[in-house]
Amino acid sequence: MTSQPAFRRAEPDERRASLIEACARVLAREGAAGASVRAIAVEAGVSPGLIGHYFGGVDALIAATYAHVEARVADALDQAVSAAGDDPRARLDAYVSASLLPPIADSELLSTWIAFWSLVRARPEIAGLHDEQYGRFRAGLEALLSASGVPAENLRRIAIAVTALVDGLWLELCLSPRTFAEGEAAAIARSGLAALISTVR
Amino acid sequence: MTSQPAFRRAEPDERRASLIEACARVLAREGAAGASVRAIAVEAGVSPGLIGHYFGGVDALIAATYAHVEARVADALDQAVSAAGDDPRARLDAYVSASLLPPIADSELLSTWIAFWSLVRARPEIAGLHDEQYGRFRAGLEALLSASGVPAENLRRIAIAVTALVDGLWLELCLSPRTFAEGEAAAIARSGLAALISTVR
DNA sequence: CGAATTGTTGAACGATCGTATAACAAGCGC
DNA sequence: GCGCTTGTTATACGATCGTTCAACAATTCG
Repeated sequence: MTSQPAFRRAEPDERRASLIEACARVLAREGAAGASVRAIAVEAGVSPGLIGHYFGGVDALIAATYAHVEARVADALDQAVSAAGDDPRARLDAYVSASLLPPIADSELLSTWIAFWSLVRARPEIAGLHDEQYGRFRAGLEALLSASGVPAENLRRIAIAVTALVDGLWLELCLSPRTFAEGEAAAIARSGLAALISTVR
Repeated sequence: MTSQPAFRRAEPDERRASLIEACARVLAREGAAGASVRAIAVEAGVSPGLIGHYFGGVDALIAATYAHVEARVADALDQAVSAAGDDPRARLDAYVSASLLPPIADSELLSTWIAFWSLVRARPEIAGLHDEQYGRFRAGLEALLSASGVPAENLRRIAIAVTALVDGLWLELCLSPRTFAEGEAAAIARSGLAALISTVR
């Protein structure tokens, strides 16, 4: 009977990634209050001490998890836009629709965001992270709007409005999915987008 | 030397109200993570046991605090609408603008909402509370929209869109106030509202 | 003024939190 | 195969969490 290894040594990056994914799962399942060092360690199948070893503290792990999830969302949106072809207006619609359909409109994703928002209010250095990510999202949207013929002087205003419309719908959709019929939120967002754009074209 | 009373007995309703207000202050100052039984009790100047006595648990107190703060917000909006006079369109603008100006656009208010959203995800009976309050807000907005000439068949769609626009702007404004110039969010909301309405009039 | 009422206290409980650290062992180079 | 490096474990620590409850005292009522 050969004794198998009690644990496996992993590459730092690989281990970091597995901790981030475990953290995301715990956040989704139990919410911000349940995302303790121990719960995350159990989910990742490692010892609690490893989180301190790799991230220095839970807050840093949650921030890293947010950055990771946010990157996945950005990827999914990019993919949806690419799949829409070359017509600028169709790409814009695809961006808005994808934001309000699975897998992005996922009530479990909201837990990650809520946990991060809590940190934004409590820790100034994390507020900077949020500003960066929000700015990146808006810049992407401004590019799509510009390609659709929105003049430069209205770009900021329209982009902020469309972002707010989508975010507000996304939030409510995640908080109480039963309020909306299948695809209703995405449809409302598309017609809202059309209305917001029509004023400057 | 007459010894003064060590504490004052209060009417149940009065004490409940003071605990709710203390909870709101703690939420605003320290966020959801800092709203512990002890911190709230210190803020209210009472013993920790009183919270259990009146509310049964911290979660119930936070839910009551949310209901209270939400009622104050609803009052402030009603007042803004009334002050706008009789013109339906002006009332609508007042509603939207007030949502995005002090004291409603207050980054400390966001802490209360975040704490409550965390509970919505974790506790089903609180999710029902949220649905009620969201429905109440939207019903009020539908009345304003209807008075402004939005036809009944578009009421739900437009109300949801306007609510989302305002909520999304409110959220971002609270999360990073420095992103917006003074009054910019309110101005964007007003022009967005005009665009959303113009499609059905 | 004395007794009943009950709002309030404050300590104690067990659980769980985040972090630090000494001991251990997996994997690599020699 | 052996020793070195270092990723990993497991435990311990002090702090803080939510809740409970017997004792206390402010107030009311007879």
